[in-house]
This record gives sequence, C-alpha cells and structure tokens, in this order.
Amino acid sequence: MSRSSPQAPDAQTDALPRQQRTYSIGELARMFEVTPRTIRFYEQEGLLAPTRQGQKRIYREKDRVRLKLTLRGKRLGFSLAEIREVVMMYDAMPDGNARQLKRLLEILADKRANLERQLEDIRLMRMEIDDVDQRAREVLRQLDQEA
Amino acid sequence: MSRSSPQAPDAQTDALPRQQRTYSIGELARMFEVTPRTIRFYEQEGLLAPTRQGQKRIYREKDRVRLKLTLRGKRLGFSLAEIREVVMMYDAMPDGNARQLKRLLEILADKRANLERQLEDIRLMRMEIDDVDQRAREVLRQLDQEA
DNA sequence: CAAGCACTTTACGTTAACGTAAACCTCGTC
DNA sequence: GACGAGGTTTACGTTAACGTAAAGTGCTTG
Repeated sequence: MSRSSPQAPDAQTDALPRQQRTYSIGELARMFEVTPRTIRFYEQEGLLAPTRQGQKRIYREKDRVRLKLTLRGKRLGFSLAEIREVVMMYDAMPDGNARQLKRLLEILADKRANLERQLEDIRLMRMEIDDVDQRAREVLRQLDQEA
Repeated sequence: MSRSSPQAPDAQTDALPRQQRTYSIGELARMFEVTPRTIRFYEQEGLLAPTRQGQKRIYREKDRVRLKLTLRGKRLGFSLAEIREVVMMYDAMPDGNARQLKRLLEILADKRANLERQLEDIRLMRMEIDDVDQRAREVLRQLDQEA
C-alpha cells in the first residue's frame, strides 16, 4: 500500500549483503506487523539493543533476527522473560565461564522439554478439532437433507 | 504427602465407572496442579459449569475433561476467550442451526492453521536450541582442556 | 463444644505486555 | 517557512489471568 513513487529509498533499497543493511523502527514494525511501541518495549526489556544515529534507533541484521526469534517465542506462549533468558545467555556465550554455560544447557534442556510437551499437546488438540469438525459436518448434512 | 490413614475416601474412592464419579474443587485442583481459585475463575469465565450440592460445587467427568482441554489450550498460548469459543460452540452443536455450525467450522479451521504454524515454529526453535546447545558444549570442551 | 478442615463469597491487588496520548525534534519538500 | 512524515521521550491507561486476604458456612473429630 502506498508504494507509488518509482524509487522510495526506505533507507537503503536493497542490493546490500543483508549483513550491512540497517532498518528503521518503522521498517521493522511493518516487516513483522507489530507497532513501534512493541519494538521499543522489547528494547526496554533487554531483548534488543539498537545503536543510535543522533537520537534515532538504528537496527542491524542481528536485531532483526532477535526480533524474529522473540516473536516466534511469543507465538509459542513464552514470556519475554523466558525468551530473554536464552537470548542473553546466547550472547554471553563466547566469553562464558563454565557455570554460566552449564546453566545455559539446563535452560535449553528445559525449553526443549517444553517444546516436546507442546508437540504432544498439539497432536491431541488436532485430534479433538478433527473430531469436532467431523461431527459438525455430519449435523450440517442432516440439516441439508431435511431442507 | 499426608496420605497416612489406611482408608481416606476422598469422595468416592474409585471403582466407579468414571462417568459417574464426581470431584470436589480441591480434588480437581490437585489433579491438575492449579489452585481452586483458578477453577472458580474458569467457571466465572464460562468454561466450566459444575452443579451444586448445597453450596458446594460438584464436578462431573465432563467438567474434568473441559478443564483438561482448557489447560492444554493454555499451554499452547490460547486465551481463555479463544478456548471458550470452541468449547461452548461444541456444546451448542447438537441443536445448532446452520449458521452457527458454519461459524464453528471456520473457527476450527482457524485454530488448525494456528497449530500448523506453531508446529513450524517449534521445528525452527528446536533447531536453534540444538545449535546453541552445540556451541555451548564446544566452548565447555575448550575450557576443560585448558584446565 | 472447640478445633480443624474444606469449602464458600466478596473484593481489592498484582503482573505482563503492550496501547494511547501529549509534546517535542528533524528532516525533505512545496 | 509551514507542514507532513517519521522519529523521540514521558507517562498514564488497559486487559487478561489470576493471587491474596477477610469473613462466613458446614461437617466430623478429639
């Protein structure tokens, strides 16, 4: 929508190796269908750390990925705190001491277990939905015949 | 814990065909590891409809199943409103008019789509977790060798 | 009959995750 | 130079999903 002018150099157009591209908050917001407010909030919660150009926030590829992961986590019902737990430790990894790393492994195992349970939950809920669907269609057929 | 006395007939012990068993709010709470408050709240939100014996709530098998489904939905990140949407329409099905039923089918398709996306999200997140796990272990090995 | 459970209602409190509004800067452009 | 489109900060508002506390009811048990 409103993509009228032949060249609208949103920031950089493209043709950049993606690793060097930068994004404005509005661009990111549109890409992921969230509001700028949400993105600022995630920063405040320590999930994003854009640099500044003057007072404007500049987002790099890394931030974009983090945002993507965060939103994915949210769709799976994780809290921002949980997501931060993983994301931040991931960053602290390279120079991580052993205790931190072991803690990270624990958290990961935890998340994994969580995901497995979700898989099972999905499987069950699918079956139930299929069942309800089936019944609904049958009742509908009945109604159609009566008419 | 505190299962000392030889026979503690919580309500009915067992041996009942399950369809006739009834539960107190405390029993259900323990079974699903939630508080009674939560169960009362779900009733208030129209997700449960226990009968009464005097002023005490009596839950039947149907209510237990509903609670189970509700909690499963919650683990998958659905809101109580979304859950109610399905659960209530399911109950309204037998005498459902055609429009209601078609609406129900829509909702079901919607939920299904949601689940599919979650499956994909889980797949991706798994891969990322595995990746982080891998890296963490490597760093740990390094540290062990240095020591 | 007092004490102790398990249950009840009523009502106010709390947390997470933003929404919304106001007031201000800073460009490019008409 | 006014203005509109985007960005900024600050701050208060809102919603969902319960937690928590107070005060009362009813049974059965030492």
